[in-house]
Amino acid sequence: MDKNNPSTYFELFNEIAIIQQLSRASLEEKLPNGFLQPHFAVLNHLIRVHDGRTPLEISKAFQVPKTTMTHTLSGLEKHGLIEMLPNPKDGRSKCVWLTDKGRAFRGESIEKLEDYITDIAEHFDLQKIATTLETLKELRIYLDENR
Amino acid sequence: MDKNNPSTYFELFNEIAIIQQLSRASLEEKLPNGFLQPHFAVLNHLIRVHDGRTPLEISKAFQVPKTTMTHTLSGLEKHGLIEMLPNPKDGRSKCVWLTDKGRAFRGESIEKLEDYITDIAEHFDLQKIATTLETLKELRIYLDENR
DNA sequence: TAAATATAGTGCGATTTCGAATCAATATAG
DNA sequence: CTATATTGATTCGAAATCGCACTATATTTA
Repeated sequence: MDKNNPSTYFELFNEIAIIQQLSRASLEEKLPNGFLQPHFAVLNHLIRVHDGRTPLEISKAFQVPKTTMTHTLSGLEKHGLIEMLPNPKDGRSKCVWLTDKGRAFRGESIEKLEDYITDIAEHFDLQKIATTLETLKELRIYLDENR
Repeated sequence: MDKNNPSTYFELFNEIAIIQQLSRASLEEKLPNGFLQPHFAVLNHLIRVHDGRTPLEISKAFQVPKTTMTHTLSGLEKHGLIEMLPNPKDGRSKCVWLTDKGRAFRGESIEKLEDYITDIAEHFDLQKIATTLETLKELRIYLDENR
């Protein structure tokens, strides 16, 4: 295979776009009406990396424009799943905190997804998926740094 | 690692969503104003799998709702990059054909992307990317069939 | 072959996404 | 210290996305 043939990368990005469509749709049909993948992803992120993050930090983590994140966060706040408090270290900024309701919502969502995920897990070698994940992480980091 | 721990899959879908954001943004900043990743992807698809496809076939290939594809195709048609003719085999349907202008546009877009892609290619082992692509293809097929 | 059901595509309306402009607060420079 | 530039967040408007309902054609069934 030609090292300089870019078609493998076009294909890769194409597959990624399709899987994103599929996984997003599957997730959203399991969430209550009015909740979208970005809502779930943000709650999840706040658990994984700890809450108290600023909107800008979160938007960078997902590589979405900050104005998009404003919209997503306001949806979460309207439903009482997060609280946005002033950032004590920077008067321009805010910190995003999970509420009990937000933690509960995230937990319930994960439960609803568990069957879906274990079903997939039964059909794939975990090591293979883990290796793929590692490669994608490296790629994501490179794309981010060389944007 | 626990075979039934779903966190690897959550992480995987998360990385996929981020890479999709990054690659889409990088692509779109290289396209002329008013053209988006879906436009490019459809033109590319029509070259790869041959044109004359129906809108429904194309929407399934990308796993987007058909109403979304209607919108994308009408954009391409308005710019004269595709033609939509009646499907001789089905009066309800249409066939999508590339115009010369569409082929040229796709070629120029690929040229503009080549530096971006070869830059990435220089930093990753092609075999590793190819393996990742294979796994993602399998995953996409599984997700599609078990939707 | 008529009636019932399913399928391909589109129009419409609600929501999401996101770039540009704006505002307030902070950091930097002179 | 003041003036200037930068940064975090929001508002606003335009466009994309997509579910629902609808039309026209095809397919199935009785």
